[in-house]
Amino acid sequence: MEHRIDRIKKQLHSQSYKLTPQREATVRVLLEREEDHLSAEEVYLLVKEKAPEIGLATVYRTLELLSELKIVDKINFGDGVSRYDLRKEGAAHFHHHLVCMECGSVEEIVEDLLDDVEKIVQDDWGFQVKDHRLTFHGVCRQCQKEVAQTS
Amino acid sequence: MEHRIDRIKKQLHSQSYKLTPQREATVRVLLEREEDHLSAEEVYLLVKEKAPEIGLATVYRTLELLSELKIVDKINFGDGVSRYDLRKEGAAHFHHHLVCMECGSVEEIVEDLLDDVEKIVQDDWGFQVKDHRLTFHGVCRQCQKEVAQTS
DNA sequence: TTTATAAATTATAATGATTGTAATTGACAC
DNA sequence: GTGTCAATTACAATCATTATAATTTATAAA
Repeated sequence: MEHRIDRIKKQLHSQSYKLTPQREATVRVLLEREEDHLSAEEVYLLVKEKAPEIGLATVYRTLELLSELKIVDKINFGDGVSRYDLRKEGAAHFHHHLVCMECGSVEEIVEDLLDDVEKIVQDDWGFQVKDHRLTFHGVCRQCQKEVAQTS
Repeated sequence: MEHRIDRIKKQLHSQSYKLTPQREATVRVLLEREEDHLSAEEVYLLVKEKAPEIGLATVYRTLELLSELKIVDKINFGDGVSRYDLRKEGAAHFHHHLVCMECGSVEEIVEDLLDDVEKIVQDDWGFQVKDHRLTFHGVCRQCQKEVAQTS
């Protein structure tokens, strides 16, 4: 974990930003809850446990900054809030998401399944791809089981 | 155009909804501006030209309704607003989008490029896919040219 | 044609996420 | 130590969207 904090610190410094205590606390929350997809509000509440004096606006600004530096991905699943996800070490792209329409759970797919598709877009449309976002909506394994039982 | 209005009317009726004048005016705006990705506010302003007495809330409700019936797709490109897109006749899925990071333009890909990927998700993750959203971020053909010239 | 009923709409207020602002703090260079 | 600039705080403001209550419209029964 310290290693990753260090890396992020360097990334900030390379753009002449500092890793302030507030920013560090925010990053630590994101690292601890890496599996989740936290909203700004949720991050704020968790950071408050470490650093009670932090303001909500600071959390927003920090997440925005981390997002610009591609340290986190800002994603939106269609509920009213933006969610923030640490980008995997070395990943060039957003990872993909499986959103369950029954229970709302979100699974992640880290592998990049879109190399072929990306090539098609590049060649056929002349569009130079920098990044992509792919979300599947459907029914997760667990909910499929439950539906099968009750019917 | 009248044909498509008719079809939508039938789709509404099949769920016992009516095609009220306000709803019809809204659908007509969407048909006329099919290439665009209008926000609720933009739809509202355009509908007002046809039916000045319409309220913003009605536009929201109508778009929500059309969205539930899968007549339009509600999409979100990360700016603060939801955008609404008529679904192509007979299309089972969202179409994909190419969002240019330089000029903000949005191109559409109607073909479904994800059949293979969908199969992988289904087989390897046991996730039953109902729909998907795919957006590429990058540089469009036009902007690539301009960058090439100025450099 | 009246009357009853439910759906749809309007105008307006409320909500909730996010952003802006002015004042304050803190770190670092001179 | 003093000045400077970035970062933060507390709070106000904004903007998209949703809820509410009153009114209108459409439809069907009497």
